[in-house]
Amino acid sequence: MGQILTEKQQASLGSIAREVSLQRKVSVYEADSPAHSVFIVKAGMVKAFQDLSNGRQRVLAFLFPGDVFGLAEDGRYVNSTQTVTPTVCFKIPIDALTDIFLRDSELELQFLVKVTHELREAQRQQIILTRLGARARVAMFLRMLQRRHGNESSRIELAMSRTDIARYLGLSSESVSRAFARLSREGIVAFPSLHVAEIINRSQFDRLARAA
Amino acid sequence: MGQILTEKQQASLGSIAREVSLQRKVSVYEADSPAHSVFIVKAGMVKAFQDLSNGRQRVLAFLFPGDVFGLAEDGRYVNSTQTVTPTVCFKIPIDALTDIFLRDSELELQFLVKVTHELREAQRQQIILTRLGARARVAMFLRMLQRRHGNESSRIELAMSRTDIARYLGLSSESVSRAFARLSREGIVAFPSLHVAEIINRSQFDRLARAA
DNA sequence: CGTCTTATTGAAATGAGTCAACCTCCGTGG
DNA sequence: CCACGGAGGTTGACTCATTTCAATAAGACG
Repeated sequence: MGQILTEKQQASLGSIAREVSLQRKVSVYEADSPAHSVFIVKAGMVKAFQDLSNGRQRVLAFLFPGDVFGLAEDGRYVNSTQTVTPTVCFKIPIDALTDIFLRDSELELQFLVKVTHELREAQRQQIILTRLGARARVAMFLRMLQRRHGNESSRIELAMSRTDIARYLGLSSESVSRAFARLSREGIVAFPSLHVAEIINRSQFDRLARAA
Repeated sequence: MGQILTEKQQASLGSIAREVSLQRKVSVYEADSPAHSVFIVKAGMVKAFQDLSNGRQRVLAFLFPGDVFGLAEDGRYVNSTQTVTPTVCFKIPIDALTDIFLRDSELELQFLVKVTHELREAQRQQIILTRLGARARVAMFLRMLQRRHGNESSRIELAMSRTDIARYLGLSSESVSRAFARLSREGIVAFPSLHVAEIINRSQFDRLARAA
């Protein structure tokens, strides 16, 4: 959920941040539990999700290095988070953070900018979630991952599971599977292994993924 | 997109805010244009939307009195806004706002809280947009309007058009029509006129609308 | 009062969900 | 090192809700 902080800001936070290392598939915090800390991903990957009443799970965001998460509402976390891969996070007590905000208005503004940016991402996500077919959603998802990883290489790492992708895109895992298969069949994207995607036909891919 | 500011905060902003009156269906600002001001709705209603490449339009949010909009990214607005009804807005130059933030860290924090809250709303919206049938989406939409209007009365004003509702819920306008018709047929909600809804069977309605 | 936009309704088609079977990968322990 | 077992992934057949297309009706506005 967000943009990276500058190194200067990370340093500024470093004094109060504690570094925590987590294995894969480990819970960082649970929804509705008291919010004591804010986190910043240093390395690895985290997913933010919500368990729905029908037993299903909705993935709200994947969090990459530099992303902030754990900003609470009314002192409680509003969603659950879990590591996807082994992950290192900065953990910042909320009290200390608000203290810093009082002195460092600039840093606070950065957080505001960051949250604003996350809001945009969520709105973009809303667009993806409707009025787009399964293969277009998958294409946009791949494009998003590509962007997040910075490199413009046609090779994309897919650390998360197919079911998590489905839960993020609002599709059944079967539909995701079929969309992957179709992209592959059409020669647009190849999948050398389960966790790697490679864009073959860039123009076709862009046309699909540039729907929003 | 958001929560209301306290009166004190509105007063604090009043010194630099200019009041603008707009007729209905008038553009407030266009996506990608330089962002000079932030707006707060004083009275009326505004929609935030994005025009998609396929010529369609996606409504991202409806803005009510107290809501803030126009927080930009990279100095440019990221979506377009247009009044739905005749509207009065406070218009605040961004430069002046950031100046105030430097002196009033508390106010800045309020903005942060507000944007965080909007992010939650957007995420909730994401859940509504998938895995929910058309009538459930419409029911949740009506419940949202009811909440925003404050009153717990069973009478709900629908200032926006059916097509805008459709664009907000990620449905075709025909599906919205059918969902309304079905709710009416089932005796759950009545529609005395195009722009008024009245909840008849509260328990049934709540069961539908409380899906998320 | 007429015209233009917006809303409703019907019939048909499309695409995603579900259920169920099968396969593949990976970690585990023999 | 290989065999096993289980979780996650793929594929097919079927169902059903929503979209689309098309025609009609109702509001809004001059």
